[in-house]
Amino acid sequence: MEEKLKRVTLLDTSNIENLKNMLGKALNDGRTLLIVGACSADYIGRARSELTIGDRILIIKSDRSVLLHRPRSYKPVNWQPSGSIVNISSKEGRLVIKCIRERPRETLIVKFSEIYTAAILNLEDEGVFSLYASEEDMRKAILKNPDIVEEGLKPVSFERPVTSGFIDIEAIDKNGNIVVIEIKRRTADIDTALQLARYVKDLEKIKGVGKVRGIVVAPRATTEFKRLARSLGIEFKPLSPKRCLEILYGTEEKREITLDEFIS
Amino acid sequence: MEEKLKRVTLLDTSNIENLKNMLGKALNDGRTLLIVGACSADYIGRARSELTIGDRILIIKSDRSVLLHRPRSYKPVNWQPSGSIVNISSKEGRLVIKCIRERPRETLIVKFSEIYTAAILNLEDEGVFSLYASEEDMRKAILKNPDIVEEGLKPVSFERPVTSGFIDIEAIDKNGNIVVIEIKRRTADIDTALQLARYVKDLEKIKGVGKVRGIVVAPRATTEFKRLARSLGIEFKPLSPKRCLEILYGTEEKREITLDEFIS
DNA sequence: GCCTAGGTCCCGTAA
DNA sequence: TTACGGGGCCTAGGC
Repeated sequence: MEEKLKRVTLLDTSNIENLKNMLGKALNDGRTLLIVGACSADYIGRARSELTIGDRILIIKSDRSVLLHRPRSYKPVNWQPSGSIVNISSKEGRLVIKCIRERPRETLIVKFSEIYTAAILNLEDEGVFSLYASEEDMRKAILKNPDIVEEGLKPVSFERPVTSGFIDIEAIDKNGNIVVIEIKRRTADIDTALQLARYVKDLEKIKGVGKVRGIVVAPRATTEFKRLARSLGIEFKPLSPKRCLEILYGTEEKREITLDEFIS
Repeated sequence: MEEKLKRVTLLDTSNIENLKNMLGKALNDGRTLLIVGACSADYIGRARSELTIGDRILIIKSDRSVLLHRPRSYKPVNWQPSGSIVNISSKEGRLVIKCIRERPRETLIVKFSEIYTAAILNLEDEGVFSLYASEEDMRKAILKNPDIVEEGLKPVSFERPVTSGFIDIEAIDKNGNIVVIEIKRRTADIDTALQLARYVKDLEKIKGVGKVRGIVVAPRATTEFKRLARSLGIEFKPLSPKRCLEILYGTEEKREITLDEFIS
């Protein structure tokens, strides 16, 4: 009977040459690497950065995304998105990791002066990730039940491309006016108003109609939005992502109780 | 002589109760936690997400930022920014980590069904991080040498607040016209043009002047930007962040050679 | 390849 | 606190 591959293999960090070889081979085998140690880092590409020595966590994932994490803050201090070329070498007894990205050409070099822990991770993750209450969910909810925006509204199209972008939803109101709906899952701000104003203008040009209505649908709006919207003749309809979920999947009562129990 | 604290302490993962206590104590002591194992995760807050079981890396930093990483992709699949409340408990022999954030109220719960490795990290990172070629660097370079934008330009102010935001640089051209400069370190797009148009309008209102010039300074611009800029009467001046660095810190030749050697 | 737009964006800063 | 804009933003999707 075949033994299950070890999920975590801790490496001997005393021999850098050996370590380098082990890490390089593991990377080629599609493993994820984890190194904790003291390092410095230099990045050059769209910008340039320098990071002097300190203790950090380096993760090199199986898709060649690279993350260098300090002990604080959500964001990695240096990184490379997936698909970069990773080269692991040693220089003067120190582990050097070079991560190169093409288009845009960017290079990240991490030099370890000391390694506390190095591990090869053989992670199996076929888990399903589901995200609800995105802008797309809001769009679906409005298409399913347009009355939540305005009574008598009839959607005509969605994601319609116009000169300056994409119209979330195009509709006809009960009086026969053309309506452009812009959806935001977060607070509507100045940019939202300007974006919608563009679409309205584009559609007026295409349709050759005097007036196209513009409605922003969002949970809330900033004061500046409201001011600008008024001067641009844009309307605002408050609608929360949560409410949209209820419309899409029915009342959320049952699920919430379950989650409350789960949390408690 | 006092012995140096261990940087990495690997924990016994066989006893969940004990593990829970160790991790909780370490977190209170300002340590960073690292857990590799099979888990599921549920998030509820601005949106909602579910993640079914799989192997992942969980990092809880000393500032209480939380990162759950799958073996692929740059971004964590679930997370919590710094300052969240972290609670480590056990339920039915499984490690459960609950991360709550106030404002906005958000909850992330990670349940481990198996733990491959758990470690307490005592990381010391006083390293200095320097980032060059930001938009701010471009502004400094233009203020230092306005001729790179246009010969004879005289800056008057920077980050001047107007109704709809902040003007990067306000200047007077050689013919006495007022000029508003909007700087982008990346490709100028439609939003850039609209943003500058707003500032130009604001300043025209404030000054009571017929015409204020608007110039976008960026490494490049999209086709749509150019079209829109033309119709809005906005000008474009190509300027790269790299060139700005040269102006600020002298020619970069020496540094580049050094870096090339460093890379090779 | 370019370009637009979303994101649980995060984060800093100023009113 | 709210609001605005930057970011090495990253990433997906259309053309």
